[in-house]
Amino acid sequence: MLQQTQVSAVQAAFQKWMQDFPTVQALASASEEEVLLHWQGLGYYSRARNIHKTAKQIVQNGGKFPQNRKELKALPGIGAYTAGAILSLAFHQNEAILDGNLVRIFSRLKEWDFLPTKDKAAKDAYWEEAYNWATAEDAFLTNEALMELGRTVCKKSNPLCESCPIQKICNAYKNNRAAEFPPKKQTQYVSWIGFALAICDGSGNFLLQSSPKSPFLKNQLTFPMFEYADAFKNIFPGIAEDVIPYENVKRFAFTGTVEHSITRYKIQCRVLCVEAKSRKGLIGSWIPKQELSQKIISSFAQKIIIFTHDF
DNA sequence: AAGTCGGGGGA
DNA sequence: TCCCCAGACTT
Repeated sequence: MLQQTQVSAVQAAFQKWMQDFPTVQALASASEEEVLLHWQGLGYYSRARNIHKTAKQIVQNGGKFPQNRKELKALPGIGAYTAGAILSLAFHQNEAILDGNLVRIFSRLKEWDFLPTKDKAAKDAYWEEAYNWATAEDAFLTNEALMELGRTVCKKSNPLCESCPIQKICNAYKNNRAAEFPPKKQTQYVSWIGFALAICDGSGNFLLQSSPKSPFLKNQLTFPMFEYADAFKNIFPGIAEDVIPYENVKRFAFTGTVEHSITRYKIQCRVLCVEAKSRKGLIGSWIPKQELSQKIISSFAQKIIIFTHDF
């Protein structure tokens, strides 16, 4: 859960997760739907599918976790950081970790104006530094301490250098340049204008699809969505006929606009509510309105529910 | 090596 | 509005 997600955002979901899946066996025997429901609103939903797969594999192999980096990294969703975290924090092995906190600390300590994602040499430099810090017998404590230092003192902005316990070995502090490190990522944001189709059958059920077409929320049960530059014209968009032919439309109405951002997409999504004359020929799952909030995982699609209207 | 994937909060 | 968070995986 903590991969690219702050502790505060995870806490509530983590409590419920551990309560309902107290063992790897409990997780392995849960349905994917139940697992995803526990991940509701956390984002990066492939993490949920991956940890579920990993739990099944571990149970398959007798319920024992691998105790080396190579076998851990072979499991779905476990990469360099998580493998190190399991070996170090759980099994107290002399192993390195490298997360965003440590990257920020090392960048400032060394005045490295590059990120480990730059190239192989950069990645190697950061991991070598991480291993230097993980040589002591109590490496798990050092690793925990570094992450905590990064979170509370060596912060992204307004770092508390004056109370930093390792200021003496920090080049950025010495040169008063902490604010210059690490370098920014600068992502290019893209605007996405379109609409979501909330099709009802006249009996309070809405059509959800697992649409692999949209650029986001792939393979998730959600409202059919289309990128459409003219979404703010109040006419029935022709492309909606990919899902429902116009001759099957009893009535329609634009009921609202949802704004949301998913990774680099800045989304403006109008909600187009449609009452179908017949369910015939419509592909997907018909879900009663009051069950939508439990069937839909993403926060974006949750916002759309507010504007659903069954005429 | 670059792109993709969520959502929320701090500044 | 921009940036980043206890990253991993695919292209």
